[in-house]
Amino acid sequence: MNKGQITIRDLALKLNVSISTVSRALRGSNEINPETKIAVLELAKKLHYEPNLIAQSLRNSKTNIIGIIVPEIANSFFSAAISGIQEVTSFEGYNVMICQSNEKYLTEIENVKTLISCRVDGILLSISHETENVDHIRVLQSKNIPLVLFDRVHESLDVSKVVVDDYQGAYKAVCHLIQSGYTRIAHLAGPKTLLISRDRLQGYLDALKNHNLPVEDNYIVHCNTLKEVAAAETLNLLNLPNPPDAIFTFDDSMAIKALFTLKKNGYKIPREIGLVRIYVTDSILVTSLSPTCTEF
Amino acid sequence: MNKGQITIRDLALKLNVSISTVSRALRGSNEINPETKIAVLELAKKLHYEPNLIAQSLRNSKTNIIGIIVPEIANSFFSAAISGIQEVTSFEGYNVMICQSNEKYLTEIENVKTLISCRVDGILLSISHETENVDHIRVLQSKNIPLVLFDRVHESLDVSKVVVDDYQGAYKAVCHLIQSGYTRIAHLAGPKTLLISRDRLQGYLDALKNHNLPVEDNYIVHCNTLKEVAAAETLNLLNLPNPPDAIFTFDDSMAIKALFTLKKNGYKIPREIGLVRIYVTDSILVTSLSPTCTEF
DNA sequence: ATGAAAGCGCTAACAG
DNA sequence: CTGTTAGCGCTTTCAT
Repeated sequence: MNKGQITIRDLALKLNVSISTVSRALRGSNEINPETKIAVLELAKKLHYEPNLIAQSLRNSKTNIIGIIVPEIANSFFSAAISGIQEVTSFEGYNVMICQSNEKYLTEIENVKTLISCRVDGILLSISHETENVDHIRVLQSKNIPLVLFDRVHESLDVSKVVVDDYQGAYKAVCHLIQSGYTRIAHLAGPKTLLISRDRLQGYLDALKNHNLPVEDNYIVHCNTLKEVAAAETLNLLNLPNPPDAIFTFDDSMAIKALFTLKKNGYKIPREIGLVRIYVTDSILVTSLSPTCTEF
Repeated sequence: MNKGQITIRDLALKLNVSISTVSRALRGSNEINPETKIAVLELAKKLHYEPNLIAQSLRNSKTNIIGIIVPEIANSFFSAAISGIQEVTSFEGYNVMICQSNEKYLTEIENVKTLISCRVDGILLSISHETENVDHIRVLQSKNIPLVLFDRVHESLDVSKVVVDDYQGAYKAVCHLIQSGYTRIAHLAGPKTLLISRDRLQGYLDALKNHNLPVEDNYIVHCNTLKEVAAAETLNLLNLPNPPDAIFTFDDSMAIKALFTLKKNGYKIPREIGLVRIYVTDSILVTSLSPTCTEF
């Protein structure tokens, strides 16, 4: 933070008025002489004065900063989310401060502390894959810091949540595969700890059940460490005595891993094996979205 | 910024010591009784005390915030860049504040003002397509705010710049097409105002020249409004009396538009028409990267 | 309509 | 080793 920037004191000195007068002029108070006001504004512009938001924040106990914590910024879903958030917050006069947990529980705790220290006016949080204990999030509530969870939420937390309808999305995706004629559908599932994994798994299970298809236990693979494992697990599925004829993946990164693995092993998609994933098209700021599925 | 958070004053009161003692304990000063220090630290942890960075910033004239301005957050290049920046800054104890110009000159000016107001310790900026006048950037220099331009830089500005070697990248990409046997190579170029457009164009021209291929003026199309126009221009190229047999695009979004347009019109790639784009693989924090090209 | 002064939370002389 | 004090830039009573 640069020393030697113009302050209201500098303006006051140059105009021979008090700093309170300058302050009033700057924030458009009406209990001020119009001429004084104009003089202040003109000088401010001329000297490229920019208000010190840090000082304002301290004085007003309000930073106008929204904190965002996402598992990974460079993920098309989250970067699109951040972009959307940035758009609306800036329109409302807020800035965003962004942290990424890199899917690490401990990093997420640090992120939360950082944003508390920055005294952000509110936090938007999408929890990491690793996170099971959410005490660090309860701290936010105990400090009365407004909080909204999005996409990766946690059931036990009593806060506003913005989520896609994972169950419906999974259900539809699997129905799509079934209607395309596939009958032995495997599922590369996400970590059991995540609610969205369980919701998608349930959608998968119910779709099979409602179409009277059997559930094969070894068709369901939880990929805890995510993308690294997905390729290997895909191979395992293919090498089963009775391999699946379609795969429904938990998310994009798994779909991509599976896709490459399939192609590398010479499978024709969708002729020899089907593959679907879920994705969200709408702005994430609308509650309860309907995900769509893509076929490869 | 939440009222009612714990302050060093609260800690001091509860421990019957002065606030300076608490302050000293918290920042690990050595001129303090070890026992007092422990007592302070324990109480701080117990009460979930988190230092007020706003107050620290004001006092220290340093915010530990790095401002970032990009044309578009939800762009894979920029989101990857942001992610990388966030990673290293957080490691160094800095936070990032992100703005997007949406490729608008006026928004970029606002972004700069915002970051000045936030008294960020430095700014990383990638200028918008629309930006020609850079007076708002010179203001940063006049205020001694550290500045680094990246990717979308501006020649006339005397600051550190982090860029990919656009000329080389374009040159290589076009050579690749030529070596693949294409001879009538068109170029969907970027806005003339951007240095990187001109560099890539020059690489394209030199590659043709060095292979004794003629330059056809109507094979070079500047797409000023970017992706919207790219599809239409691709079509125009295909409808020329003597259409090109390959297209070299300025960037990804154009490549995608061109790709879809070609496919929609039944062209086989790369059999009937070639297409290359440039992309950057390495971290953007290294100066002068060598771009690679992909063939579709 | 304007000024003087207090205080937001913290740090850093300065004094004991 | 500890406490007192001033001040970062700003807003907001409270006087005038």
